[in-house]
Amino acid sequence: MTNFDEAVYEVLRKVPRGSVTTYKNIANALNTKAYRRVGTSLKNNPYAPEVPCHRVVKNDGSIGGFMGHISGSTITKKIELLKSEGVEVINGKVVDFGKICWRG
DNA sequence: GCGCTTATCGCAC
DNA sequence: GTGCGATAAGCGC
Repeated sequence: MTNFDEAVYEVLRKVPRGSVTTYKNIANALNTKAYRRVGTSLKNNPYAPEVPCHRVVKNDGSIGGFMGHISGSTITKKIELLKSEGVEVINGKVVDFGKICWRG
C-alpha cells in the first residue's frame, strides 16, 4: 500500500452506519501504528460522504476533532449527523462508545 | 484522578 | 535531512 490515505479511506468505508471507529483501530487494521497519520489523511478526505471522518474518534471515545477546534465549524455539525445515524454524541464524546465501537 | 512526556509512522517541506 | 501531525500509552505528582 503506497497510499496510506487510500488505505485509511478503504477501512473507514467498511465502518457501518451508526458505528464509530478509532484511529488506533484503523491503524491496527492497516497493521501500522501511525495513529496520527490516519487522522491527517482523513483531513484530506477526498471521499467526504464516503469517508465520514467524523465517525472516527479517539480511543477514549472523544471526538478529538481538530486539536480542540471542534466547537466552531468542523465536527460539531457532523455530530448532529451522527446522532441521526444513531450515534449519540454528548460534550464531544460518543455515548455507548464501547458498544458501537466498530472493529475489523 | 489528572497532567505531562515519550513513542511511533508516514508525508511534506 | 528535519519537522510536523484529527493519537496512544506510560509515568509522575
